[in-house]
Amino acid sequence: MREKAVTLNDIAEKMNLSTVTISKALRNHPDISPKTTKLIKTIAEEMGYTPNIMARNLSARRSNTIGLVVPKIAHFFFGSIIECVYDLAFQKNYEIILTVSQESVEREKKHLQTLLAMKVDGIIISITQETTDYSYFEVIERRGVPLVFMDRVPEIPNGYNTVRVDDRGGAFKAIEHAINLGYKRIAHFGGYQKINIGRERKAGFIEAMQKYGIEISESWVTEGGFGENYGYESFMKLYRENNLPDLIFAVTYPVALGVYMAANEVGLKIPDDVDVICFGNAKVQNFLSPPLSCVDQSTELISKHAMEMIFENIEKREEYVAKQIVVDTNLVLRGTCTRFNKG
Amino acid sequence: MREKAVTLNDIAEKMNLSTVTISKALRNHPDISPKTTKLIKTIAEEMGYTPNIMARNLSARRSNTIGLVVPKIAHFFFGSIIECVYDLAFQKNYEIILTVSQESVEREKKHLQTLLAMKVDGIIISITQETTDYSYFEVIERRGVPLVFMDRVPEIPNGYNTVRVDDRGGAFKAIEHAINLGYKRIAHFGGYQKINIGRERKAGFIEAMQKYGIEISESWVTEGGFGENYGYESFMKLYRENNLPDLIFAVTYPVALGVYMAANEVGLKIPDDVDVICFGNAKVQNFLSPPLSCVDQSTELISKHAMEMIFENIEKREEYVAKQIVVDTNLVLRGTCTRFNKG
DNA sequence: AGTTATAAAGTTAAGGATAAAGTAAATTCC
DNA sequence: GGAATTTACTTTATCCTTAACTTTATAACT
Repeated sequence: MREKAVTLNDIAEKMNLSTVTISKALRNHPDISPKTTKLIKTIAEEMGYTPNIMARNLSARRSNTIGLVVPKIAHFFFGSIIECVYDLAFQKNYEIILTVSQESVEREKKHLQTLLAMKVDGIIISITQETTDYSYFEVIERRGVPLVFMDRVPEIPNGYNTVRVDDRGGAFKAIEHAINLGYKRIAHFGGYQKINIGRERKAGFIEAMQKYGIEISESWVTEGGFGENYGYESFMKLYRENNLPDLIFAVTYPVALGVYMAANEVGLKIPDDVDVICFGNAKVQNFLSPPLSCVDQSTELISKHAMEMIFENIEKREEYVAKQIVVDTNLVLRGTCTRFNKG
Repeated sequence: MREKAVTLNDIAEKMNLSTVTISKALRNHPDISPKTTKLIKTIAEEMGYTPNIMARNLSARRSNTIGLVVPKIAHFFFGSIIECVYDLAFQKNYEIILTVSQESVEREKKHLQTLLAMKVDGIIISITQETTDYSYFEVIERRGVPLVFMDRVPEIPNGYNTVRVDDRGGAFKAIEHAINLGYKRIAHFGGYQKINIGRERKAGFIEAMQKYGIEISESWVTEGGFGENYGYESFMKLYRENNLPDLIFAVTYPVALGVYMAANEVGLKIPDDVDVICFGNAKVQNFLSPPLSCVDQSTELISKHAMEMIFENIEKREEYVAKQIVVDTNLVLRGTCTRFNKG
């Protein structure tokens, strides 16, 4: 650094006061008289003082920082979640340390270690599709670092903070709606069953089908990932087998996108030849043709709950008791799954 | 923290060695014998040691951390950029501190201050649409903190690191292509002229039009933001005035999305009634109907250049001389702007 | 044998801030 | 009017690591 950063000590020397006085004044500590405080602030500003956050955190044993671990960034759902979290943190004068696991368990663990090493005040995490070893979360717990699982939550007995979406209920809602329209030949392109959102959405699908006594065809219930490819391939497979359903319930919107692409490629019309609805909302669904209907999960609500939880846990510390919150979903009907067309 | 974190000192006491020996061993310092080093590492692992990054950074006067400032997250371009940056950082064992300005100049400045306070080793920034006061960048420069402007770069004489896209060339390429197809009645829904990408894309548009001697209609060259709304409104205005062009060159893909939406609403067919092409690529463009053609700017390349630059600058320090890199664009033709349909 | 070089540690100080405890002067109280 | 309290600071210790310097023992060399 060419121009050395101004420290509390520099200000103290210049003003013939002790370092601690400066520190206190800048933090509005009542020990220091209003007059002195004001003067100190003026001089500090003048000298271009910026606190050294490393030193502050080390000394104060807290960082005003929350660690966030997500599996993906360039993905509408997580993108919005991240944006909301950043926004809420900004309002509370907290910093966010965002890390991205890229769906890799290894990275995830490494990031968690880093976050602990950075002495974040709390951690919010959306686990990867593959996370099955939960032992590291116990390490975090034992360290007393508040932890919130968001959206993708592990299968842990309980005692952990979780904020998740009512995946089962949302899926049920969508399928029930479809059945009421007259759909019977319904497929589910499902996500990984290792992860709660995959399991729950499938469970909701099955629940609705069973409630109305509709047979579930094995070949129409597939299991794969959450991306476009999977939607595309699944569709193509059924198409080649000449075994297409009337409606496809896609576990995520990228999977639905894959379906759009495949249908387009083979010259089938949505929603007339084959219809689609999916879990998860994204702005672009409005711009597809036809606009894609979906089960909407509010990223604002999810992030808000997660952040409130973590703040409460940070404040109350030992006395805090873990909570489990389930956020409700909304059925958003656009151009698909709004009428029964085979009949 | 219920279970206090293990420190170097704890290990030292247990092993009857000095703290520094432990520190050195864990960093593979040649001072320590291989045998001792190995033993220390085993014990440290056993005791569950995690370094305190705050203390390390404070002591080492470097943080292995790069600050990233972007205007948006839930946006395909920035989402990909961020993902690439995180990936490259991970490979080099660097941490990223991501901050989001939300297109607010105030926030941007606050984030920059925070990053300085966090003693990041370098900063990569994509400025807001509104940033016109560049004085704070001089502060950063004076502090000797490496700085790279990425994509959105300020109008500063030079001497700064910049990585930008050949916006002008890309726009020119698109318009030239359109003209060759036979288009003459071309509009440009342009971005803010305060920011380089807005200006340059417009300049490329004008350049191409002039080269082929095509008249530019004032009413067809608008200036607005970079979002859906702007595209929608601009289209609607021209529609109401019964003054629609044959082709719209949108400054960003969200603007093009707005056009899709408006066209859809008034029952006009793309590309037959009105055609569209835009600057900036996004996966979803493939799923629109018709798929949207665009000028593609490689987020991988941009991020790669930016990261390499910052690493080089961090390494070479004083000897480093600022560079300006311009990344080339690709014309990606899909379902729009591929044939002339009037006449 | 005595000096020099090297290996493998150890000691001290520093990094910049805050918490906790201490002090001197001014104010309050009965 | 003397003890108790408050005000406004200061002093000291601490957070955990690392940089820079010092020490001790051993090997190498003349």
